[in-house]
Amino acid sequence: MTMRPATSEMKNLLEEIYSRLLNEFGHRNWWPGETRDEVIIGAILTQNVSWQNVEKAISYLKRSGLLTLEAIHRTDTAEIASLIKPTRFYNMKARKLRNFSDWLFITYGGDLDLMFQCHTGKLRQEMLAIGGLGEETVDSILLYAGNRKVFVVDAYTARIFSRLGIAGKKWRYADYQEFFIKHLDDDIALYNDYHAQIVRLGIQYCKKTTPECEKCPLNSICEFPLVPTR
DNA sequence: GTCCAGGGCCTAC
DNA sequence: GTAGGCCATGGA
Repeated sequence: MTMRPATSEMKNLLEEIYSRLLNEFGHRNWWPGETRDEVIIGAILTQNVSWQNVEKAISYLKRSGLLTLEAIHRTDTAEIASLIKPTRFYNMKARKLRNFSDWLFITYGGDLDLMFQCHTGKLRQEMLAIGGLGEETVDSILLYAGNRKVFVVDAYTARIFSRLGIAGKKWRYADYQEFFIKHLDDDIALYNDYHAQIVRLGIQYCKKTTPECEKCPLNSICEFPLVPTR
């Protein structure tokens, strides 16, 4: 069993990683979206699909005047589904969008300000209970629409930090989250941009089966090129 | 044609 | 508890 670095060393390593990503990509200014409604809708639509496809669906919703949770709340799922086809699983996602908006109107009268007045932990549990929204989606909504200090974990996070040799093989969502909370500065802006940088790196350099390690800004501190696990 | 993308849920073992 | 199937488009 390999020993992971002590806490202070790990903090330095996470700082080094962030520094390299920031230098490579610049501030990401996340989440892409002009309104909180759009951020929430995008968070649901991006489940297991590239953002490129989501942008297309968002533009269709906007063109039809359905890029608000209020509009989605009063629109038939079949009509929503027809507009979000590029995001795959469109029938499921249309139901998820309605689930969320219906819950918002029933519970908070459709008022996001009122909803975001809730305690973060309570709100997280409530959203997880809606159905169709898992931890990543809920945490994305909390961080990027609600400005809550919640670290978002996704497939890229797991892949990149496994390949770096930092994450344990059996780490689950909560393990990753705990790790970042423990080792990152207590700063919402950092939580915001760190996750965004991870996604940016993943898209370009850390693909599932065809990573491009040679040009990756983390190559010199990554175990993966030396010990491929494929 | 093949691969896979910023998940989540359900079922079977 | 966990692997595997389902959902079912579009770009490289």
